[in-house]
Amino acid sequence: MTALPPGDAEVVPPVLPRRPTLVDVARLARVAPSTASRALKESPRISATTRDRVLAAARGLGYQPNRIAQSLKAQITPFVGIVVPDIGISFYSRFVKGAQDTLERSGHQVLVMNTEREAARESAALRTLEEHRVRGILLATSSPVLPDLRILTVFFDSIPAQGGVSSVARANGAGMALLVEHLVSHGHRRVAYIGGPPTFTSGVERLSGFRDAVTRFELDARHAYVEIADSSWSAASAAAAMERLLALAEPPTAVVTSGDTLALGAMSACRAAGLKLPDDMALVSFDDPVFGDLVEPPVTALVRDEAELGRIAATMLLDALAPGAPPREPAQVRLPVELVVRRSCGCA
Amino acid sequence: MTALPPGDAEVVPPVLPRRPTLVDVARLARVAPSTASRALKESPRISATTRDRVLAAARGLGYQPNRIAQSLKAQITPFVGIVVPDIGISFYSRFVKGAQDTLERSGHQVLVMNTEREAARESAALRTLEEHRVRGILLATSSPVLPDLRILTVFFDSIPAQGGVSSVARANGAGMALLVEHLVSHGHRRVAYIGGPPTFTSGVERLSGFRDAVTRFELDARHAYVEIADSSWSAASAAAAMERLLALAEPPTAVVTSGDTLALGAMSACRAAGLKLPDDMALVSFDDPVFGDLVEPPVTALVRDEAELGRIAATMLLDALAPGAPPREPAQVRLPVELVVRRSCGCA
DNA sequence: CTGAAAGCGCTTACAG
DNA sequence: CTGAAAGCGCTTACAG
Repeated sequence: MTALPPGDAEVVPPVLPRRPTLVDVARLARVAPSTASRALKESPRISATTRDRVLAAARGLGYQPNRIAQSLKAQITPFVGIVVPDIGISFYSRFVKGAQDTLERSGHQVLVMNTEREAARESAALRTLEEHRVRGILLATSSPVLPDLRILTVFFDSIPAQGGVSSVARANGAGMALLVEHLVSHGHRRVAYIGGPPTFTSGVERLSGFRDAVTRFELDARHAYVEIADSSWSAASAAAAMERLLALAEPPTAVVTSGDTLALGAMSACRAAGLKLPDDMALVSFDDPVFGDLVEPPVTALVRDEAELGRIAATMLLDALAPGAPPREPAQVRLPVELVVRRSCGCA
Repeated sequence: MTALPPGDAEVVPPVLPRRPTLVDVARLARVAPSTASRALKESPRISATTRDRVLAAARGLGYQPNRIAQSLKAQITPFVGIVVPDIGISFYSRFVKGAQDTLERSGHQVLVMNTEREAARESAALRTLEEHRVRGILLATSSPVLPDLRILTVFFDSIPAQGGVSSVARANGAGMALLVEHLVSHGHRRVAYIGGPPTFTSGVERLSGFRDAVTRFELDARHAYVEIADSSWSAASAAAAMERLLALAEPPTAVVTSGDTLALGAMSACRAAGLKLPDDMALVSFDDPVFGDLVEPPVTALVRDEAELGRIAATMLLDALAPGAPPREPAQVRLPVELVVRRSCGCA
């Protein structure tokens, strides 16, 4: 690029070869655009010769249909929005993968939005998705209020307390019961809990699930055995919580964490304190760390099923979207949980 | 829903209240659609009273502009495609997060596509993105051939050998040199390598970077010290590789892995063999496992920078897309690497 | 079997 | 400051 002298402003616009349109194809094939359109969709009422001519013309021009124009005309887009707090967290990215897989098979395109757990960003994301006329939304909400839903939405993982909407989540209460029960089977009576704050579904339900289990199994129910981590469920906050538990006059002999990061944080605090897991402290976790089988000791936890959660949420959406589907009541689906026993609990 | 007797086919179509359009707003505000359009974009040449009337009408109807129609009219979409082998892998999901953050700030929407490392799915994904008229693409290719690029594309992580395209990746060779050098500083001479197959950029460059370092530091260069994992870089294949290394008459005293999953797999194989890390076997990894600081021993590795990689790739794309941007040569960016020293290498 | 026309929801040069 | 008209790239009822 040499600079041109001023005044000699012969700006050569970059010659972007305009993309061929259906009209270009029709012209080349010497048919009407409507005929070209039909030929490309293999409509049965087009003669073989015409079809071949159109196809050849399209191929020759490198024609690619404009999905935006098709969407406008058809009054329907192929878009489905997925709104998550943080796509960088493996729980959400795996959910997205599962949902996307199902969605793409039915010809949909996924628009992902990150909210960073901010209600304001969430509602902005929802608005953007609406403006793009998405057919439906899969939403892990971080907002205290139910969004004004003009678009079919399936909530997942984090479900509005108001209810009355379609949702899918894991069986948090049952999962906690399973975890505590397993610890009890190892003989533990002083079981502590390190969990995320009871702000959204998983924080709320896992905490109450833990409390219910403590009551049911008649475990030591002192308040000091319940530790709440920070709002991002950080490993560091779990480590700090573990340290507080260890400083207790009568520390627990086992701990259950409500999330994978919390488990890792708690384990590292135990190691730092010179404790051996599971002998000095048993640990089980609701969420299985990504490589929970490869850490030392391997973590006893509930089996990971984010992709399945994603597939179910996507399927619920697609079912409701299906043409001719009877309008149905919102469904609340709970995915059953299953324990994967490894060694952090004390099992060999 | 009770079934209607046949013949009495009074199908009541679900009364979806049609979304209000600009024409509805204009009608309610008693102006022309063109005026309504200008008022909504706060065009300066609209009287305050008219503007207020239009705004009030829009609010009253709950009007939301149709971005699809806007895109068609403007001949430009807000979409940018990101194509990754597997959004469920944290390297990619964090890249997406970084890129998306940058992209959304400039008003773009991200369309993510998964390829599962299949060339056929990759080219299908690329075609879909083209049909949606994305403005640009961020691509981690799994294809042996350079795709026919009619859309501005920035390659990342996995770069076509042919070159001549814009790309951003980490400095694989320099990273390997750093890793091996650190092991050498601990006195190791028998250093093994467990890496992904040399099929794409990171596999190729890390392997050759390792070999170069072995030569430079005059380490034991026997072939048996180079182990290639499977194509998905699975932890299991790394564990198997580690077992083979341990079965050698003269096993290595240290190992460098080219990926986080490989590090975890190798570590678990060492533990299974009763070896203590780092005393019996030192280990360093190119990719830092997600909670590399929380595993035992904490892993010495290169610092994670996927989000930064994503931000850079997005910025390169946006710069090239900027109106009035001079057409520029494709740029090949390499992100410098940095070592995070923890304990798996033998450091206290 | 094929074509002319209308229209999806917008925006924007062109008039006034 | 406001409006009528054209047009983005398609599809589809309506004619023939």
